[in-house]
Amino acid sequence: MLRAAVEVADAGGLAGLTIRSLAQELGAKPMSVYYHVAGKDEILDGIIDHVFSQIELPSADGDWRTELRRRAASARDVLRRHRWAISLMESRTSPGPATLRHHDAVIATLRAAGFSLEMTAHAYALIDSYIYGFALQEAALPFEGPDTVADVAESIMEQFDADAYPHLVELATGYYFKTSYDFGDEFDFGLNLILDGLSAALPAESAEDRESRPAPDYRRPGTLNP
Amino acid sequence: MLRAAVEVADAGGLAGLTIRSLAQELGAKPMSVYYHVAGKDEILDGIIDHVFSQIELPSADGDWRTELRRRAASARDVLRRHRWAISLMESRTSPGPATLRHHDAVIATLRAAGFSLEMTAHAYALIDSYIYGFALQEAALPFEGPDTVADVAESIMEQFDADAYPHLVELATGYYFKTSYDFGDEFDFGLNLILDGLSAALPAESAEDRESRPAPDYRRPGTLNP
DNA sequence: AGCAGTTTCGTACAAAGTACGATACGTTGT
DNA sequence: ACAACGTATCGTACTTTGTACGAAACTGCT
Repeated sequence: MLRAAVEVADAGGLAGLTIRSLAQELGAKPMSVYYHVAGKDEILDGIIDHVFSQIELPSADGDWRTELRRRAASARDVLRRHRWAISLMESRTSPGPATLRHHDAVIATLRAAGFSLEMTAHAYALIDSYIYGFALQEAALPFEGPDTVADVAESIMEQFDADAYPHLVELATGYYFKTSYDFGDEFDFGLNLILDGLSAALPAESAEDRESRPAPDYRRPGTLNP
Repeated sequence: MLRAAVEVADAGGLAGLTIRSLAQELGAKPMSVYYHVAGKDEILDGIIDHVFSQIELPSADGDWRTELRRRAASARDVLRRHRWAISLMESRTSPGPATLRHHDAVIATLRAAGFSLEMTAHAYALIDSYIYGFALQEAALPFEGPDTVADVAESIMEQFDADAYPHLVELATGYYFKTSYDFGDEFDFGLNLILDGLSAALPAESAEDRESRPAPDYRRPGTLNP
C-alpha cells in the first residue's frame, strides 16, 4: 500500500500522487483506498515514515564519525531517490515509528561518542540541517546528471543580462563548466568539515586519538573524493 | 500583486493560496488575475523571487564572517516568516533576478575574502545547505514558540512506547524540557562552527588576523547567544 | 443456506485551475 | 462628438482533485 504510493510519487512526483492514480496502481477503484486509510494526510504521513525507514541506522558501537558518515550518505541517497519527501517533511508534523527510531539511533551514536546532552542537541541540529539542506538544493537543481549543467546555466543566462552577475558568471565559467563538475561531490566536503568541527567539541578525546588523525588541510585541492 | 500573493500564503499557507483567494485579496474576480500572469506557476516563481529579494545582501567590503552571518540571520528570518517558501524552492527551477543577484553577492563576498573558485563553491554549498536545512527543520516543528515543546512531545510519546526510544527520551527529558529550550538558538552554534571551519581553508590569512580571534571552545556551555 | 463482518465500489458534491469569449474602460484620431 | 482600438475585467463552464454517503460484493463461520 505505502510501497505503491511511494512508487507513484517516484514516478510522477507529489502532484502525480492522487487517490485515483494510487488506486489504479493498486488495481482498484478510488474509493476502495478509503477503507484502508482515513484520508490522504494519513498516506502522506505513512510514506514519509516509509522513507525514513529506508535510511541506514548508525551503530552506537562503531567509530562515531564513520557511522554518522554512513547514515548521512544513506540519507542523502534516499532523499535523492525520493525528491518529493523533502517538501513533505516540512508539512507533516506527526513523526512515525521509523522516524523516531531513526532519531533515537543517531542520538545514541552521539552520546556513545561522548557528547554531552547539550552538545548532542547542537550536533544533531547541525548535521541534519546540513543533510536536509543539501538534499533540498540537490532536488532544486534543474538537471539530473553532470552532463547538462552548462546547458541549463546557459539558458538561464540568456534570459538575463550576464554582466549583471559578474561573480556568478565567473564561478560558473571558471569552475562549474570546467571538467565535469558534479554538485553531489560537494556533500563530502561539508560533512567532513562539520564532523571535524564537532570533534573539537568532544570533552574527553584522548591525545592518541587526536594525533592518529592528521589535521585537515582544506587548502589542498582535489581532496573531495579520495 | 506578488505582495498580495505573499500575504495570502503567509496567512493560509501554500494550500491557502488559490487563484480565487488571491483574487479576493485583490478585490477582483478570479479570472481577472489571468490578465497579469500566465498561470499559477508564474505566480509561484514570482513569490519565490520576492522572498529572495527580502534577504539582506552581504557586502564584499566588510569582514566576510560578519557579512555572511548577517545574511544568514536574515535568510533564516525571512524563511521563518514565509515557511511555505522552503518547499517551493524545491519545485521551482527557474531563478528570478533577485535570486541571481543574491547568489552573486554571496559569491562576491566569498571571493573577496580570499577563497579560491573551488573553495567558494564548496563554502557556498555548505553554508546554504545549512541555512535551508535549518529553516526546513524549523518549519517542521509542530509548535511555534518555546512554550509548548513539552506538550507536543508528550502527545507524541503517548502514541508510542516511550521505552522504545530511550536516547530520544533522555535527550528530551534531560535537555529539551529543561529551562526554556528554543530550537532557534541552535542556529548560531552550527553557523559559527561552519564559518570557523571555512576560515581554516583560507589560503592567505595573516597571522595577526588569526590571533585576534580567540580559538573557539565548544566545550564551554552557554555560549550560544553571547 | 444464512448471517455478520470485511472490503469494494458507484454516484455525487465541493473546491481547484483555467480555456473561451464577452464586456467595460481609457485613449486617440478625426 | 464619435468611432476605433488596446487594456483590463469578468461570467460561464469544463476538468481534476479529495472525499462523504450508502449500496453492493465478498469472506468465513455456523
